[in-house]
Amino acid sequence: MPPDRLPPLNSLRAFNAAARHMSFQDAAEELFVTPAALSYQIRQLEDHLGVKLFNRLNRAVELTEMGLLIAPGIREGFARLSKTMQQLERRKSSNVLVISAGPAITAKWLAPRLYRFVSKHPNIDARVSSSVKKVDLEEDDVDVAIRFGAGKYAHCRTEKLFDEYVTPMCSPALVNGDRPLRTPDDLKNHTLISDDTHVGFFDLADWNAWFEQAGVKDGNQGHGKLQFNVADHALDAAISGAGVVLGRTALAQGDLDAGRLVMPFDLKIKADFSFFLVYLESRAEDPNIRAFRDWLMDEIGGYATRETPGPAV
Amino acid sequence: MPPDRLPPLNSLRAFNAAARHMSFQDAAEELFVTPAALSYQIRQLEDHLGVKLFNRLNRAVELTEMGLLIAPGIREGFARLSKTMQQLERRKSSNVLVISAGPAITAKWLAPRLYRFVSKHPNIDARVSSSVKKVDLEEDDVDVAIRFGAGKYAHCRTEKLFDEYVTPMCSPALVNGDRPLRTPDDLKNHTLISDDTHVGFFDLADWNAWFEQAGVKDGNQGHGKLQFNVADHALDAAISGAGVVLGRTALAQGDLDAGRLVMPFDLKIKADFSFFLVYLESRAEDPNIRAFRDWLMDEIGGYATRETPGPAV
DNA sequence: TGGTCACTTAAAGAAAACTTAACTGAAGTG
DNA sequence: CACTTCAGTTAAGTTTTCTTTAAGTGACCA
Repeated sequence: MPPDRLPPLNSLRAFNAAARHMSFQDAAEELFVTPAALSYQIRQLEDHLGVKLFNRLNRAVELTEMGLLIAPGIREGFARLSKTMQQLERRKSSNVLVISAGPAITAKWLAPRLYRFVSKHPNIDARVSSSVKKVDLEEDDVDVAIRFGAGKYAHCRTEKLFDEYVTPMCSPALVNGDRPLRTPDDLKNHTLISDDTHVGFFDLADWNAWFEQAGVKDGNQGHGKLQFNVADHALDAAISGAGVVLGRTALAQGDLDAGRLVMPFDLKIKADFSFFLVYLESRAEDPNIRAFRDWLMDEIGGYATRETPGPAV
Repeated sequence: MPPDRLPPLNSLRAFNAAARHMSFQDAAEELFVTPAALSYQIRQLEDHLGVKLFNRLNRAVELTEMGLLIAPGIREGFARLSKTMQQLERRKSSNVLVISAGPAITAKWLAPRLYRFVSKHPNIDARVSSSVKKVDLEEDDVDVAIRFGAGKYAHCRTEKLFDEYVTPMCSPALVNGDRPLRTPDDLKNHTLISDDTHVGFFDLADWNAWFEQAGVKDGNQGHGKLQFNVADHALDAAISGAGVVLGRTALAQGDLDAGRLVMPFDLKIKADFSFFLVYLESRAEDPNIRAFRDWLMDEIGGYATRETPGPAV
C-alpha cells in the first residue's frame, strides 16, 4: 500500500457529517463546533482536492456530482472506524465472546461441552445466542457463529467442523424388543419420528428419501408418525422410546456415544451442507476468537479446512 | 448514527501506519514526520482510549491484545477512505466508465449497441473490459459488470437484464433446404454445433439434454459435430450455414432479429442463470453508473428487479 | 420593507501537532 | 568490556492548524 496522501482527516470528517445531514449547521452541531468552523473545513477539503463538493444554494446545500461520488465511500470508511472503536469499548469493560448457533446444535453439542471452554478460559465471558435467524457478523454484536450451510460467507473465514448424515436412530431397547429392528422393512412396525426444523432453510433427506435409498416400498405408510419442529426434541422423543427418529449424526453424537441412541442400520445419507465455524476474516487474530476456535478444533479433534471467499462478480 | 466520538483522527492514522509497519520509525517516515511526533500520537491515542496498544520492547514494538483487536478495523477504515479518494482522482482527470462483460455478450449484444450509449453521453468515456475471469468490483477498477449468474453478489446491487434459453438455431436457408428441419429428428442429418465456453463456470443444457427433452433417441449420434470455445464463434458458424447450433437466445438476439438465424423448434430450455447488471451498492448514485444503468434498462425495455444481498451468516 | 435563516469571511485567539535536542536502555561490535 | 548504534521516549519551544467571534451576504418570507 502506497503512502496514502489522504486529505486532512478533520475536513473529511466534516464532509461526512455535512453529507449525512445535508446541512452545515446540523453537521457543526454534531461535531460540537460553530458553523463557521465547519464551513472552513469543507472549503479546506475542496481546496485540497481542487473540486467543489457542495453547491451552496441560498439557504441550503446540495452535493455536487463529485460530492455524490465520494460521499458513500467516506461514510463507510468512518463507519468502519467507528465500529472498530465500539468493539474496543465493549472489550474494555467486559470480556464477552458472543457465540451464535442454532437451537439444536446448541442443546445437543455446544452447551454440554462449553463448560470446558469456560473453565479453560475463565477470563472470557462466553455467551451463547441461540437463534434460527441468520446473523450478520458485521452488524450484530456476534463474534463467532456455528452454522449449518455450504461454508461460503462473504468476508468470513470458515472452518469445517463436521459433516452431517441422516439415518434412523432409536433407543437400544427398541432394537431387540418384541418388534425387533433387523432390516429397514421392520421400520413399518414402529412410530416414525422426524423434525421439520430445516424446512425452508436447507434441504435434508426425509424418511421418504431414506426409504427410497434403502429400497423399501411404502415405508412411510407404517405404524405411526410423530413430528417435531425442534430437532433436539425429536431426538429426545426417540431416546425415551417413543419410536425411531430419522436423526442427524452430528446432533445425536452425544446421545450415540452415551448409548442412549443406536443406529440400527448402516445406510446414512450425507447432507449437502456441513457444520462450519464462521467469523470475520478481519477479526481472525482476535485473541478471544482464536481461543474459541482453537478450543473447538481441539474438541472435535479434526483439523481446519479454511475457505475465505470474498465478494466478487 | 450517533455522534461517533472518535479519537483524534491523526492519532488513529498514526496507529494505522505503526500497526502496518510494526515500527514507529517506518510509520513516521511514511507520514513525513519525526519519530517523536509519531510516538506522541500513539501515546495520545492510548491515553484517549485508556488502553495500551503497543508493548514497547527494547528496539521494537509489538501490538497488545487490544492493539491486535482494533488494528484490522482501523486499517480497513482508512483503506476505504483511501480507495474513495482514488476514485475521485480518477474521475477528476478523465471521465471513464469501465464496463466488464464476458466475451460473447460483449461481441453479440453490448458492443453493437454501445455506440448509442456513447452518443447519448458524449462526456463519458466508456471502456469495455472483456474477460471471462470474475472481477472484484471493490478491488479492480471496474465500475459496472454484466454477468451471467444467479444474481447474488455481496455488497452489490443487481438488476436482471434478461433470462437465457437454449435452443437449436441455424441459418434460415437450412430449414427448407434439401435436408429440411421439420422435426427434432431431422437434426440427425445435420452438423451439430456447440460451444463449451461455460464449462467449469456454470451449467447449461447441452445437445444431450435438449434431445432428451425433445424425446429424440441418439440424436447426438448424427451427421457430424463442430465445437467452439467461444460462444459467438459457434453462432457465427451457424450463420454461415455450417450446421445447427445449440444457441443461447440472449446472445443470438441480434442475429435472430436480423433474420440471420432462425429457431426451427419451439423447445427452449431455460438456463438456471440469467444476465444481470451488477454494481456496488455504495456507488448506486454515481452519475455515470446511473446513466449506464438507465440507458441499459431503456435499451432492453424491461424494468428492474433489484436484489441487494449483504454478507450474512 | 424589514426580519430571518443558512452559510461565508476575516481576524484574532486557542489548541493541536510537529521539531529539535537531549535521554534511555538494550543489542551489536571490536 | 567499553563503544556505538538503534528504536523509541521525553520535554520545551515553535509552528501550524483549527476554532471562535463578529460582521457580512443574499435569498426567502411575512
